[in-house]
Amino acid sequence: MPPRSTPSSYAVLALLDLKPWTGYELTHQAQRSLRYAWPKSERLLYSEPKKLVELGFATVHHETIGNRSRNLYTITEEGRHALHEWTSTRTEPPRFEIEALLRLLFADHGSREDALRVLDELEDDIEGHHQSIVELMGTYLDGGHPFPQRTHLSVLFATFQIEMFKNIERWITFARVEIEEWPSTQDLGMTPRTEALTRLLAQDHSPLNP
Amino acid sequence: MPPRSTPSSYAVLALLDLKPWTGYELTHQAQRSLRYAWPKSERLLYSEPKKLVELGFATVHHETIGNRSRNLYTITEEGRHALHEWTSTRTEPPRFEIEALLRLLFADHGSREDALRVLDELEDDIEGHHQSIVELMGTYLDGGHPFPQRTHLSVLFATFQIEMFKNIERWITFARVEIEEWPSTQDLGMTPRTEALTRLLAQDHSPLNP
DNA sequence: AAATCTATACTGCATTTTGCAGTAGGGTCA
DNA sequence: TGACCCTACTGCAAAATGCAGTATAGATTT
Repeated sequence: MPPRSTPSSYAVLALLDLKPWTGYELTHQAQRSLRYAWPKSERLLYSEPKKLVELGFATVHHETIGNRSRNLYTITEEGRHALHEWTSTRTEPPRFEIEALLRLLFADHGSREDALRVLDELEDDIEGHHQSIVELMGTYLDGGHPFPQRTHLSVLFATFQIEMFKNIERWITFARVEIEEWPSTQDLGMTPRTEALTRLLAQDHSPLNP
Repeated sequence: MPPRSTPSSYAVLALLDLKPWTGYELTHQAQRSLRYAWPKSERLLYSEPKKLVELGFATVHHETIGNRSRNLYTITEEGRHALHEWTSTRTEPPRFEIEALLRLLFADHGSREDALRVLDELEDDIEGHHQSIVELMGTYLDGGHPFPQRTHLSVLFATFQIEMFKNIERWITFARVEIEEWPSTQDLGMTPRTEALTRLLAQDHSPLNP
């Protein structure tokens, strides 16, 4: 029985369509470029091209340079066909895994300082992501895009990331002010401030863009 | 060897701290309230309270009503202690799984219509999430919060979701206009429009909030 | 009164994905 | 020449998902 192709298979296949890569390059390229939309483990990314070969969507060439070996994967015509077919299937809904938010929802088990630390940690993570994308856009202007014919797609993609990160950073600033005004993390309930906030949200107004 | 506790164990444990729940109630409550910050499968959520019992963080009471049985889980003192300890561990970085973005990054394998359909599908998913949170805020004003002393936490949490969903919806509108202006999905490269966009992003300016 | 539908209340099993440790060659720099 | 980092993976246990299956109870429809 051949393996089944998952969205991750198509992610790797789409990279292979750009040029042949070695397994090592694929894992690193996929993590660099897809990290914020399709985060997958190195281990999985090593397995995916093997599955593609089994499916007939890629071929592998075992190279040996001196005493070292590596696997170079190349897309096949069937692989290109599969990529095209992929476009007509239904997209999976997005999934947002944000442990920081989980911790904040249950922040009443810790101190105000614990809650503020969670915000700091989230901020660190987001700022790291944010900076590396802004820098990437800089290199597109200087040295150019590695696949210039695809710049329009990469830039639309990057716009999403930057908007999202900016938005989260603004929420963090807002949340920090809120939490700093709490006398404690517990049993505050419906304060006048929280009620005002709830009214805004129930009318689908943004508390951050008044 | 006892099982290890994961962030999902603490998510369930934190729910148990509010009141005792049956396995069935836990799975549904966790999916309703945590879906957008900590999305977990029903199957896992049935397993977690069993692990908590093994760890000594909860006790289980097998009830039989007529011919039906159910498991009622209650947090222990040790469980409360573990929850408190949890607050001093490092938060995992957020993970955003957005297949729609993956497909858009490789939209050159399909037509412009395929790309627009992906945007429509993402919009449907996000709008569903968005609406249910706005409605939840409405019920907080009308019928009140099920755990009133925690309203300040829930509302801060909901603020994040609503800001995020609004932001994504704005990006979808922006992306739709962009894609509609493309003559094709392929080989556009660095159009004047894309270059202007790249310049904005490289300076960390928002193209959506000019 | 019987049939159907929906909610309650789970469990088992195969598959997918992750995390981590382990193995090993090659290049650089002190 | 020893330390350290980059390349280049593999094996295995554990975590998580998806899906099918089992069964009771109450409400609604025919």
